[in-house]
Amino acid sequence: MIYKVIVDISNSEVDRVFDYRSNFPLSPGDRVLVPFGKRKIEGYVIDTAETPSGDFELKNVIEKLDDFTAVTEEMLALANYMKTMNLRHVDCLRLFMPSSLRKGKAKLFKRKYIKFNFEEFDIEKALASIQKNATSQHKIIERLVKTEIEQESDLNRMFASSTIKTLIEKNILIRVEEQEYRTPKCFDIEDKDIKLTQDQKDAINCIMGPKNAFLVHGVTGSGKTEVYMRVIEEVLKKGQNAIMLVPEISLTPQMLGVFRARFGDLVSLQHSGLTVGERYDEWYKLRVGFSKIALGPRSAIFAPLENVGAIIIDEEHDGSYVSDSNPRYQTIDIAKFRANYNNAKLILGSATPSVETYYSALEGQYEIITLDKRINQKSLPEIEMIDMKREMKAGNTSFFSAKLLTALEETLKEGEQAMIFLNRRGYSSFIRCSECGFTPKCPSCDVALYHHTEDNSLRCHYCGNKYKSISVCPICGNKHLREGRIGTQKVVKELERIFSDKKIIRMDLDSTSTKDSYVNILNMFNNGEADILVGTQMIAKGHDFKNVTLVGILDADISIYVQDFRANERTYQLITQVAGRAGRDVKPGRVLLQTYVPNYPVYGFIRNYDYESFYTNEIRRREGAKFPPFSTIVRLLVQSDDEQIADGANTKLASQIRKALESQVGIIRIQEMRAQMRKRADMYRFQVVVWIDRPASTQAVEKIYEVVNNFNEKKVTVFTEINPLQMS
DNA sequence: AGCACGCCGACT
DNA sequence: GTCGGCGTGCTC
Repeated sequence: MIYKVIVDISNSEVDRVFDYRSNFPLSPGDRVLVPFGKRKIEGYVIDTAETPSGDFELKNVIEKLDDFTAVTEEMLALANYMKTMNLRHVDCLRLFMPSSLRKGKAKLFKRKYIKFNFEEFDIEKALASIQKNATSQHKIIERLVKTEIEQESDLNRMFASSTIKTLIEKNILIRVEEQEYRTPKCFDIEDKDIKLTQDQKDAINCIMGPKNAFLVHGVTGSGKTEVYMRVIEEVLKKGQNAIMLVPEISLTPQMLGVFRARFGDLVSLQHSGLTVGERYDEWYKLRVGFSKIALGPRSAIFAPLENVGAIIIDEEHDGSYVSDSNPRYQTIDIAKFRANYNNAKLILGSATPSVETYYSALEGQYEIITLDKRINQKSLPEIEMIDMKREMKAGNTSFFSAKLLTALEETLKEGEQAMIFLNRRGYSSFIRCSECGFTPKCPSCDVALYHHTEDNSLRCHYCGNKYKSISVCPICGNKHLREGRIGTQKVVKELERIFSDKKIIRMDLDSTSTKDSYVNILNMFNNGEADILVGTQMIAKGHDFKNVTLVGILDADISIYVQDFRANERTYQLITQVAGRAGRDVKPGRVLLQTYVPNYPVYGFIRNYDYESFYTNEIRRREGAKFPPFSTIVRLLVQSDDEQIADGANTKLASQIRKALESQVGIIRIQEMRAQMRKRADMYRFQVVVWIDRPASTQAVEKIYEVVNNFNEKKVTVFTEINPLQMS
């Protein structure tokens, strides 16, 4: 028997199959230790064969590394699928297990106990067999005869370990080990017996029906989570397992608490805050079938479960589902593969689905389930637009409109809290007229142009076209064009000046260097230790602050001007989400949105909480400009620590792509250029961007992958991204 | 990725 | 003379 092994070295030179023989039987998915050159390397058996694939002298596998098969058949197939997307085979396999399994470092935790050997001794016999003056030995025996068994660590605190050792040697005491799972702590939450609304019942029935893929479009507070949990219950009843994905940031202890309360030990959770040991155990519990539900952020899609009955992706539109580091993958692709492989239910949920998902749903890929009523009958907070152009004309040049200041005052006077949201997404420079809000856009791409200060030019990062910068607004003639930026610190300072007796805290990337500080700030605010919370996107998601009745949104327009075809969508999602923070409890909430373009259509849709109209408008725009989903944008990021090499490789790759796509119809354009972020982590970055008409996408993308997979330049790495969320 | 082999400069 | 620099080549 020949074993096909992938060695655990992340390098494209050795990212291929090596043949081995073995003196003992092995199965695909086993981790093994193999001789490799002069070294011993860990590897993965991915397949078996009768005959070797070439004329080599075959070596023998040294040993099998675990007493279980680490990678299931399904995951081997998944790795096979993923590696066609320009990913290394090992890098895929590594995603499927905790890193501590590899180094052989983490082991299952065995708690050590000491018990009295009742089988061979009773208390008299035991006392008789020790020396009379050995008083501590005497005490231990008397104690353990009563308690029968105790943790060794507890005994060690009371007695010298040498005393215990002596008694063990005399066989009066025995050491026993018991395997124990290191379970991450989470809030104790009582499971409420929730009465389902008719909408929820219908949703569950629909999901458990004959169809397999669903988009649950439900407003905030419509009870999506309860629907998910009921579906999982149904799946478990059938003897199947489930995967539940949530955005990174929503992995609050509360969320876990809810699941723990309902499903107890059956939930295994995975997130970045776990210790190495906990992570290992949570994985192991799933692998051996002790736990049946994997709950976690995007990486949980690789949960080692077999017989998966449902895969749920909550807040489907969330950006954290796209991996931005190596290896890059789109969670939804993996989810589709696994759902397909297991014939499982695939459920996407969101209050603001991504336009691409909604389009696929309308095409018939997903059954749309709408939950448009909140379970507690409460209405969504009212959103008011504030025209900042008018404020400016009236002589108010501060961050805050008069109306927002008044509202803040009223809110604080009532003893309620407020949140001030600063939109800082895509904080790269664009130019905006301070009078009319005009921003120069690319004539051929319909996205805002990026302002390059070094040569004072305007550039489009989709097509690479370059234009001369302007100093006067072509619409209103205003000479005050600015790269408007507001910083959290400035806002806090200003608020502290105005409301000097109030406590104001901020939350942004700078103030939350550690995980704890993030939780601390939220807790502080939740406990009422601060009156106003100022923050960026971080404060937008999922937090349930009961006493917040006012949300102010400063400079909402920034997303609109970001050079990205998804800007409208982001704005819709973000503002809807932020607005949802107001009035979550008994007191009604209110949202004030400051803008220079109050008539911007997207704002109208947001105000009315009218997703369908937003979608209809947006999809029409995308169709006109041939943006996804009407096209596919492939970005090939070429990196090297040598600028010349990176540039050269990029040009070479572009020409190879052009050649491969020569006879391909539906290519809108192929462009090579420097990446917006020219250098990152000492790597120079260039990119080839291919824009393909939708009907040709599948075929063209395959051809591109083929070129990239065969593109081996020394000191150069290429990342492939399909419809990337951002191209920085 | 590592560890070899291999061909040119300054040292006891 | 040789110790050692790191260029390139191979690993079933």
